[in-house]
Amino acid sequence: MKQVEEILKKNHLSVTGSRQKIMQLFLNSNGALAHADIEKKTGESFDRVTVYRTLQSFVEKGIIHLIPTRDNSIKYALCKDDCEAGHHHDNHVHFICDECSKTICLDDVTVPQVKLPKGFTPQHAEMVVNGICEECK
Amino acid sequence: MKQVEEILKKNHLSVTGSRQKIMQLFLNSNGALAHADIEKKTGESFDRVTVYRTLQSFVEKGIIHLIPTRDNSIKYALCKDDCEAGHHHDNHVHFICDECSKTICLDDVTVPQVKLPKGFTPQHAEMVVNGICEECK
DNA sequence: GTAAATTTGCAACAATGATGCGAAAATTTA
DNA sequence: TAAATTTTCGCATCATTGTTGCAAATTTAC
Repeated sequence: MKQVEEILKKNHLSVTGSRQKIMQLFLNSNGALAHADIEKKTGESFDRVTVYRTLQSFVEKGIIHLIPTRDNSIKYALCKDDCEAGHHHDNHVHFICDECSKTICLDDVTVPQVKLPKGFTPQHAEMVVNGICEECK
Repeated sequence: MKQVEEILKKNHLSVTGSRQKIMQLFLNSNGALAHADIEKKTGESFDRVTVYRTLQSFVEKGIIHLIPTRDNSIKYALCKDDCEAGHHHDNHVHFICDECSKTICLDDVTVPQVKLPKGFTPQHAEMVVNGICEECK
């Protein structure tokens, strides 16, 4: 059984063309993908709405996660830890390359704790670092 | 001379109705504002395009700055340090309250440095913390 | 106060995202 | 494996958000 099928079944999602193709895209890409990237790379074989709904279903099942960016674009990424073990992933730092504008999950870099002013209770923290990635250096 | 006028003149912006009103909104609000907030609070006295362009001009002059959020919305905030002294503001942490969903600049909390994997060169880092703010606790 | 420069508002457009619904798939059942 | 059931797909439609060009109005400079 192919890897994509396994992942879908494990997450109780029916195996359809769009889900297979899009999941494969995530497995092949080393960075995060925006909706537009996916539409381009699938060669317009799927309806825009289908892509949205496919991504939604992946997010709901916790297979992919969203990455906040400085500009107003949503990016999705598959976390290595997630798809292999299914366990809750640590809160890791995301890196966006200013050169190739690729978004990369730094799975091994955890978001540091910060001391907040009195009265503020933290629940969750996100950190995004911009700079030059290892490929563009 | 009113405070808003001063700020505008200091930043070489002509003093117009929309700029005055929107600047006043920022001075009054203790949190960050989204475009939609501004449209609501100005009571639709200005065209949508004018609001966009006003915000753009403020960003260009460095009077306000953008805050990234987990959802896909741009928020703008006036930094106390900025508008008083005009000097380049430190990279501070932003806090978003899960209760009142207000976005607050923690001007005194600087974004910590993180150790990146080999090959990655950081240039800029953003940190957004979610949780409960001092007013909602 | 008038000329020059800037800003505004309107119209139009593009991109992104959501929803309802019948048709087409995938899954389950027998 | 074929029928029944459930899920998903694709189309049409709509809402929101943001941009651009241009003429009219406003602001600034002289």
